[in-house]
Amino acid sequence: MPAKILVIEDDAALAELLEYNLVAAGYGVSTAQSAEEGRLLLSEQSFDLLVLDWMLPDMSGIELCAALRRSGNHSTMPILMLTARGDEADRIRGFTTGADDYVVKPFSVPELLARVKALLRRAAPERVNTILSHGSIVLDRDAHRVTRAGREIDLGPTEYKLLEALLETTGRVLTRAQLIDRVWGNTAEIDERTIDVHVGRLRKSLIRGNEPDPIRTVRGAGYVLSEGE
Amino acid sequence: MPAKILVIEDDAALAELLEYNLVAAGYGVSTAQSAEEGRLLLSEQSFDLLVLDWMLPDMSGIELCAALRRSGNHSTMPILMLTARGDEADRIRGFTTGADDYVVKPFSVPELLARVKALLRRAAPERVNTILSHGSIVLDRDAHRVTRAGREIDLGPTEYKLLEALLETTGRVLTRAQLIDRVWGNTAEIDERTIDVHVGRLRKSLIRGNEPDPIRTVRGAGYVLSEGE
DNA sequence: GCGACCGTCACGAAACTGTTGTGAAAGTGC
DNA sequence: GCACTTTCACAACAGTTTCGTGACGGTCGC
Repeated sequence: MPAKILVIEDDAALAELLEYNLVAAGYGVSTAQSAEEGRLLLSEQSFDLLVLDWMLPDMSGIELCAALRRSGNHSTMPILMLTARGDEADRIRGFTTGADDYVVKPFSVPELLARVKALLRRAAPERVNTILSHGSIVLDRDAHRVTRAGREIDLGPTEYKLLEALLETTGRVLTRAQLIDRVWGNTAEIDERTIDVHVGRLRKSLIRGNEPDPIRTVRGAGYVLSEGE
Repeated sequence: MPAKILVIEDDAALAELLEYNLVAAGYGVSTAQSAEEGRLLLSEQSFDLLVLDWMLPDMSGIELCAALRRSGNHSTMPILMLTARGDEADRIRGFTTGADDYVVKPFSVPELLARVKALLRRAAPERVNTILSHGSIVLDRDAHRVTRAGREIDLGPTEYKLLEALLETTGRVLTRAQLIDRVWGNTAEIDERTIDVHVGRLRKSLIRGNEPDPIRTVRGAGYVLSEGE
């Protein structure tokens, strides 16, 4: 299910730009033009991320931010602030009142998207989801089953844990050392080349016909599930 | 996104010194002058590190420290104690009640900064900026991915680190010696001409069509990400 | 013993690296 | 402007590192 993002921004043109690009990136987006309207939406439904303009007509973004953190209801929701250029003092205040990141206006859309993605990535890992998925690959922890595009995949214990580790940190490169840590435990003495072999076996199991390789090799760094499945 | 630090210190001059240096080092800082005030701030927002004076007017630092650990709310937050000279017994007590490190007054600022950095590194290995960007160029350290205007850029390890170094010091010219330091490490013996080659390769990877060159050559000095772009 | 799975090794392929040489560009003194 | 010097861009190349994969002996549960 796509992450839901609330954008509180009074500049209609900017709000539309944000909404357009976030929707295009696959997020569910709601917008509010004032802090009051934003508060209302926040009380009605839950969001995974808040994009908050610094200056709002009725209440400054910083106040809303602090109020949200104090209320406790949304204390874990990441907040991304939009700030005017170069206001260093405000930027610091933003952090101390609870913003998790900020983007300086005028910003580039790819940068904003990257920061949104990073914040969501960081907030996600606490889910003890029994179902992990990435693209058409689904891993069901309860049933201990893996499928790709509905097709059942048969994996050995090591390949299973390896895939599990990759799915748990989607979008983040895992070094061979980290993978050994997660798959074999941090005391294991495993040759790093062994990872290659298991990744190879996992790939062979996952790929049927001309399906794309879901695992991206990052030369000199490690492995990561590829962005575009 | 910088880490947030709370300083609880009743000596105003010392508090200011701490705040000044920590802010200069890129952290977000809040200060409190008493244990009570500190407690209030801690209940309102979350911090990544607590710098705590041993002797406070209303409650000793050690009591606050123990109380925080007991409450469980901030059980993972690293605590750095400021202690008077040579009080070995107290120092031991400090550790047993939950302080993670201590600095003896009078302390040197670089030492304090080093300890702060070490504690943060231990607590949150990746609190450093995961997203670096300049104009439409975005580098995501977690995913180890580089994009320009949304287009994915494929880079080798050296070009990647080179771009990382340039992005970290936007607006400042880096000499070839500095670049060698950051990319290869300060022990490397690399011909300075080699930088040119890698910069050339990085440019070729970054530029598609008639996009502008994002790297400006400063003759006789080094390279810097160009102002415009 | 048998099958399934595992970890290591070895080797070839592919990617990447550092150096060098050449020519272009930028700066300099006149 | 013009010759000269310094600095840089770029292509080519050979050496090195890193990765993928087939093969093989070992272990475990049955």
